[in-house]
Amino acid sequence: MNEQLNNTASFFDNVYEVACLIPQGRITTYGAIAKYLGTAKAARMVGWAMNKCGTYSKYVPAHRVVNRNGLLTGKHFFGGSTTMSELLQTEGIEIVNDQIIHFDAHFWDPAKELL
DNA sequence: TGATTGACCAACT
DNA sequence: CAGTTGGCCAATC
Repeated sequence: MNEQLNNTASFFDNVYEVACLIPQGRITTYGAIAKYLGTAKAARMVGWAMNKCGTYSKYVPAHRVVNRNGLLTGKHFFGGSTTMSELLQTEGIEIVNDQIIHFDAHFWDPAKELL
């Protein structure tokens, strides 16, 4: 039950925590995380945090975070290969052309699931 | 230290 | 209907 995250943590840290809470086989969007944090307009910062996820002390399943269209916009940052897509497919998510199939079915909203 | 960019989203024209 | 701009916070040049 994560009602609230550490106040000491900034948007950046909160993004990491929420991203780590994403269950395997599920996906979420930058806007969903940002919205859960209280600022849907800060979706850009979510992606920024994912970029620096390697600097975080924990493992951040950035491959489970995609844009609101279900398109793997960040797969290019995974090494320019289909690493991101394969990771998601390994978790049971179908992906074609970097586009998540049944995106709506695999969508995981922290604001609803965590609540 | 100031200005720019960055895996986005939503509203406005 | 489609294109453009605004907005958010932090990191990099």
